[in-house]
Amino acid sequence: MQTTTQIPYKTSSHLAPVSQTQDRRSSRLDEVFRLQGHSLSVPAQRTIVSHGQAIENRYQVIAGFVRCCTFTEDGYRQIFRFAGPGDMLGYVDLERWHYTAEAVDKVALRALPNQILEIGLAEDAALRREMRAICAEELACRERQLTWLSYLPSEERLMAFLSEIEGRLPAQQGFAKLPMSRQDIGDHLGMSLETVSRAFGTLKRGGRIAMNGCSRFRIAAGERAAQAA
Amino acid sequence: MQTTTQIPYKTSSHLAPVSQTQDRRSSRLDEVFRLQGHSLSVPAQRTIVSHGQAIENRYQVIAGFVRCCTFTEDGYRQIFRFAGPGDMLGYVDLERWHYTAEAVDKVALRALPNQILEIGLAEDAALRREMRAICAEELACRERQLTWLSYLPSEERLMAFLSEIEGRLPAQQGFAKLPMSRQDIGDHLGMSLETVSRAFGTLKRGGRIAMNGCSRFRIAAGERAAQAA
DNA sequence: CGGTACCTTGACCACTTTCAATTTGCGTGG
DNA sequence: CCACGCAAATTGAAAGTGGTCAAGGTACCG
Repeated sequence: MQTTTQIPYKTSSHLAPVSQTQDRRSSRLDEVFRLQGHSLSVPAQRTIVSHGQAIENRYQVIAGFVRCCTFTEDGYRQIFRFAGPGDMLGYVDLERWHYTAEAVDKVALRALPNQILEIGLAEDAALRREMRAICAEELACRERQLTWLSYLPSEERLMAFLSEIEGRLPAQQGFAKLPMSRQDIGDHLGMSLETVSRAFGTLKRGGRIAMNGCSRFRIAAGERAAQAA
Repeated sequence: MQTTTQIPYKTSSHLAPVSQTQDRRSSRLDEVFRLQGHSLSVPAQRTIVSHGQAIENRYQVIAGFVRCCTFTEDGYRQIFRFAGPGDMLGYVDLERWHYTAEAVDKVALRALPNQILEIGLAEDAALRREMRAICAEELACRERQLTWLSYLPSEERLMAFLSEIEGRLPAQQGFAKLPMSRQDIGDHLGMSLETVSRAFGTLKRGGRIAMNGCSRFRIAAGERAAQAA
């Protein structure tokens, strides 16, 4: 490892998922959801499914963000992932939810009954392949997060997170709007809410991000190049 | 969160994988490997497959341990998992290895050509189900590690790791033998090799583990109960 | 326009890292 | 079989980073 100030942290090339995801525009799974799923809406902060529950439906997020997390016995919460529009919930699990899913803001979902998915999987090889790609991406997502937690200092961790999520957030006048709190971000990145707040401050003062209020941000042009490198 | 000294960390109940793994004794996948796989041996420290390579064979570990890891551009290594006897390598990936696999000690493997697996998956629903269970377990393994990194202090992290791996290590006179170095453990748990060493010392002095040389250990009886709680 | 929840900032403290110096353990060759 | 040498592990001291607790400040919603 080198000195913090000298060499920018790069997490991309080896951590970026080796391209094995399907073209989402022509997704069979999307099609199944559109044709056989039913829509529902969940208010902010409401629990969608709880860890350990039997899986009755698989979900696709249409709008809003969902936090996928677990709770330890001593009350600590670990957020694995923020699922946004287009993301699937419950695809890797077989019979029971292995995490709790909660709405961060107002969320629109499509639900697909279990049996329908299973019938589709039994019949359709393309659907099976797509399913495997989703598992691979889910795993890659955890591994990226794992690597952030292992060796990035707080500001770089936040920067990595913002870079990853920016393109998926609703944007106004070039600013992306974060729906989640500092506490949520902290529970995702393994740091306290105070440290998250300080990291925002440092990035802002360093000109690496611009902010508009505490939930709208934009990544500086030079910075975007550095992260993508 | 509470004070470190007061309440023992408990990572289990919510983090333990919700049982969706198959009975390994009657595994179809094992059968396929036995009938159609071929054996090979890899010396210690040798690379088995590299990140990004096209997948030609899937592997099953027969003996020894394999570290599954990636390297960042600034030379940092993140070990995701130590795969031991019975574990599968390359099951979640579709076309390319998303990690590098290296032999920790002398490793015996069985290799199964890609096409044979794909034919089996197309024909056999039980095999497909088993495959999904392996993906789910792989994901659960990353999530456990993620939670350790997020909030456990160094000694508890090491303790969690030792508890998880103890049963899978070769044992002599009640002592399990670790094949990997302090550096390897550190790269898995996100801590420096010195901190790993100090954590061993503290656990030993606290009577939570017993040691015989620097690579043989045994978890104290009381401690095992605490972890399993 | 006020209240409340969230965010920011400061001060202090604990833990981990880093760098460096020993010490230990183990395989090899004398 | 013992001694040597090297790699790995341990230990120490100093410095940095993030956590905790506590006190403001800000933004948003009714």
